[in-house]
Amino acid sequence: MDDVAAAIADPVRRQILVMLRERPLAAGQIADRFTISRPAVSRHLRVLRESGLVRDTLVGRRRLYELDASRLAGLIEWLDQFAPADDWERRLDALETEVYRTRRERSRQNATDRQQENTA
Amino acid sequence: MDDVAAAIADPVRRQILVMLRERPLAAGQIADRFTISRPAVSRHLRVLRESGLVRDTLVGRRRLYELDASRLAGLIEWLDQFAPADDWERRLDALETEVYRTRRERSRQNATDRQQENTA
DNA sequence: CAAAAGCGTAACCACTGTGTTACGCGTTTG
DNA sequence: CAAACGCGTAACACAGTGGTTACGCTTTTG
Repeated sequence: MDDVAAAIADPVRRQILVMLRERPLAAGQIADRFTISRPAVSRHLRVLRESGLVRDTLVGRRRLYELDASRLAGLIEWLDQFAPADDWERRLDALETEVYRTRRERSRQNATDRQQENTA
Repeated sequence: MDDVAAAIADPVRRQILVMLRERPLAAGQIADRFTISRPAVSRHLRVLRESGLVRDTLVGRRRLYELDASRLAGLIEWLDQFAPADDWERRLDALETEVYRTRRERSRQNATDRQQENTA
């Protein structure tokens, strides 16, 4: 998880991750979107690769990079221990509302079902 | 948010944040829990202070540090854009279970309340 | 098959970060 | 009020990071 945290610390690398969120990109395509040199981007890609945040595949003479966001799980889990209680409760409340909404819909659906049974 | 990400990147600083999760600590108390020198810890504390993750208060000749986890919000929000859908659903399921558990407890409590009403 | 494309790596340089020891300043204490 | 405490800062050494240009390897292309 240490590698992931260090990788995230750099703004260029964070930007690359955002770019790859859409779809895989070749190294050159990524480099074109930055003002820094292509080798500099290449080294950022290496850091991301070694942290596991990114997987690369050789396609002809190009190298495609794709996101592997699963490696962020550890960091997210670590951060969760700092989520304040009332934030947690806020989430819980929001989800509780969601659950009730779902239950209301289920009830309405059941009522409809019963009416249809009567009609049948 | 860049400051926060950089602050999080160091394992010593992450450990300090975990320590402060319990309660505020004086600089010396924090330093005692590390093998590195006290000035080294002091500088880590400065990084945390300047990133806003930590607030300090002078108390006599000691300096108490307390956590301010609210500054993590931006980073958490940024990370959320990479949370896969089924991870969100996993959280929802877990919280849904929590909601039902709470409701069961409330029902049991209500039942007890009614029994006590009968006794009264 | 020679030339161009696409990328990574090497070598180098400047800057930053992290550790150390020495020191200074304000606060408590005997 | 002098000594001890608590803590930050300064000065320094050194490793790591991030940028650059030059180069080389593999794959496509005309």
